[in-house]
Amino acid sequence: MSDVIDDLHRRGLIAQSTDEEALRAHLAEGPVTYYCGFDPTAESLHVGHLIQFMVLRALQRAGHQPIVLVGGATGLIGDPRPTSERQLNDPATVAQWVERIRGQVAPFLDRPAAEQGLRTPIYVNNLDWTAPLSAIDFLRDLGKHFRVGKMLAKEAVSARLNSDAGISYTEFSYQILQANDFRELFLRHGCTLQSGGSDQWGNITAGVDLVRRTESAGTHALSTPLITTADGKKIGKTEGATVWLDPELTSPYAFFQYWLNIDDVDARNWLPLFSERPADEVAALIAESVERPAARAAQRALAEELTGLVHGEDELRQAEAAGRALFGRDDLSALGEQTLGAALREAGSVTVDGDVPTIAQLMQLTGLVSSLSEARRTVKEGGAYLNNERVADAEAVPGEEDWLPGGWLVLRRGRRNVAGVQRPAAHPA
RNA sequence: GGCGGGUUGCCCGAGUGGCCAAUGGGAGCGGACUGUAAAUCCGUCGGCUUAGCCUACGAAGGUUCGAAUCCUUCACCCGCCA
Repeated sequence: MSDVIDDLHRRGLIAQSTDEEALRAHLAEGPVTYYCGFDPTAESLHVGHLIQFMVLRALQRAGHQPIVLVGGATGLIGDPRPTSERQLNDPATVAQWVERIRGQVAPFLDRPAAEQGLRTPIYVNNLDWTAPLSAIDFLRDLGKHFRVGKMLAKEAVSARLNSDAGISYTEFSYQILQANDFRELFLRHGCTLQSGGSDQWGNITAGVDLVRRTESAGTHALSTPLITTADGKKIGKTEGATVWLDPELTSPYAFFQYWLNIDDVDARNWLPLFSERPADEVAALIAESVERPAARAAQRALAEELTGLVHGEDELRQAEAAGRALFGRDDLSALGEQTLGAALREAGSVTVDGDVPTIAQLMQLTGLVSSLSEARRTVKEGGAYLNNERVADAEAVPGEEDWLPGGWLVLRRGRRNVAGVQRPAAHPA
């Protein structure tokens, strides 16, 4: 069996690690129980979190035992961001997010467990052991093991101390909670390895230190690099819109399109990180991308693999077919009712009954624009299309001849934002 | 605790009584060019029942025909002094 650490290195998934030789030896001895935590800071995880699952999956494939922690407790406190203090979320909201995120996590590790006989993940919530801690317990049993000087030296903390925002005692304490998570999982499940983003490194090593100090046991840690685009932005967290894993927030079609549209440099850089294909296939795809960039082999591979992973094979096929249909030939009516309907439902569509709204209103209804002003502006800029023809008047109402077979209208904003409008089949005049 | 400086649209940052929905840059969006890329150029960039109206310049009041701009109070941030 090839060394999982070598494989992670090859893919560029390791930014930092504790004693790597010791970790290799530990992994070679037999199944290791390892964990990665996710804080519920939003109702869904986004593509930036995928990198953690790549690491979790690689270790699972190598025969180790995954634990996925959802931070029902740490999500209430807030991990210090470099810029500013987080706004505290309502406990009921956080609890709801925990449930939702727990559901999203399933396909990544449960499927390989079921289909390939790999180890079934253990799911935990740190609220279970953090909520019962009293202030006395916290200060006596945990606080004593933390030196303030060391806490202040952590980059997450010092960055904030040096910024205008300062840092609250609440966020300052975060690392103690995360350190305690590692300790709890060590005691409860024999967990000896933690992985996470490099921005978590300080918190992760705080856990390693705590376990060493309180349990006299050596544990290990890995961090993944921060994935950025070639121009330095965070992956999937563009200014405009976050690409979520939840299909309610980002449709499988939009998810597929996101990957298909990333630029060439990013596609080549990211392919090894996100693809679980053999190394030589990945190398071939990158070579292909360099030779014939227009074919977008790397983008396509990413879109296919990740959409399949996150949303399943059925959704992948539909997202793919929808893209082909909508970006294919210009003659929409030639597509046929079935194909067109399926593509538009995938891309996002609304149903209108009764009086037909104006084009501006339809654009707003479908979510192509967020206000009527924006719709009018888009039309003025020449960026609005009805059935692939540029719209001249935002206040116009689609005519009878505009309805395509199946009762569809195809609205488009710009080159690649498409949405469908459908009216009920047997519409009495 | 005292004194001084600050808080402007998604972000940075001009604006010190009417010409301000507010200069400029960035991001975003659209167009051209392309490969549903990148770069570049052009346009656009609060909302609405859009030749007009409404809401906005930390919050609340006030002065004025008229305030982002002046006054008062409050909140927060940054300096200096104690």
